[in-house]
Amino acid sequence: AVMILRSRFLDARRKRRNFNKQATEILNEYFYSHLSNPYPSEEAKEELAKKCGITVSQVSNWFGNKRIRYKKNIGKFQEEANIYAAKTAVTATN
Amino acid sequence: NANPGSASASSSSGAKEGSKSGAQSAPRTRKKRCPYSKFQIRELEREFFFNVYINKEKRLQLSRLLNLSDRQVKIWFQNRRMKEKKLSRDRLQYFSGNPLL
DNA sequence: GTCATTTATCATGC
DNA sequence: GCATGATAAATGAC
Repeated sequence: AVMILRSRFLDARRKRRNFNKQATEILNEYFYSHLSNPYPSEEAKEELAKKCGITVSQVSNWFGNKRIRYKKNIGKFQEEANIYAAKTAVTATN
Repeated sequence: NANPGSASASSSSGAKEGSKSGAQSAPRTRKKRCPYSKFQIRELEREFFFNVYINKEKRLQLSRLLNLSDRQVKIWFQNRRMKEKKLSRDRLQYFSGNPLL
């Protein structure tokens, strides 16, 4: 019985589900507002995880993927970068 | 797949960084990640089951059997221990949410 | 040794 | 058909 649960758990690990739009917003907001050093501390990761409703590991995965995919093709993320740059600018003025 | 697992081996020993003497090569090119074969994984997992920490003797023996460098085997055990630790954390969190099922 | 990370690969969502 | 999250090799800090 334990083995069945374990195998089922292992299989479920890679069952991917997209994050909800709000979580992605939060993560992107942090990423583009720290573009010069997009490496959140452990405490920052925990806070992001809490706000996004995901685990710390998932936050680490997201930033790992985001960093390399951004670096590999900056042009593709330019529009997205501008959006969040403007968003943070608005929040700064308020 | 072109894996060095079965018989057509060419990687481990051959792809060594040839920076012994002579011109010191530029920032050493990072080794491309090549997934291991089913056979390699099975043998590595088998040994990992017996002891999470592998000694140098078995490491060399296993590396020869699998056509991997001893460094690759060492790193595999390091990564495997990290994986086990993460699985434990995930299991803990998983069963904490559900009283039982 | 651990451990965060880089990079490529895998598996899925849509 | 790629976008995206998770995992598997490989590196480096410490």
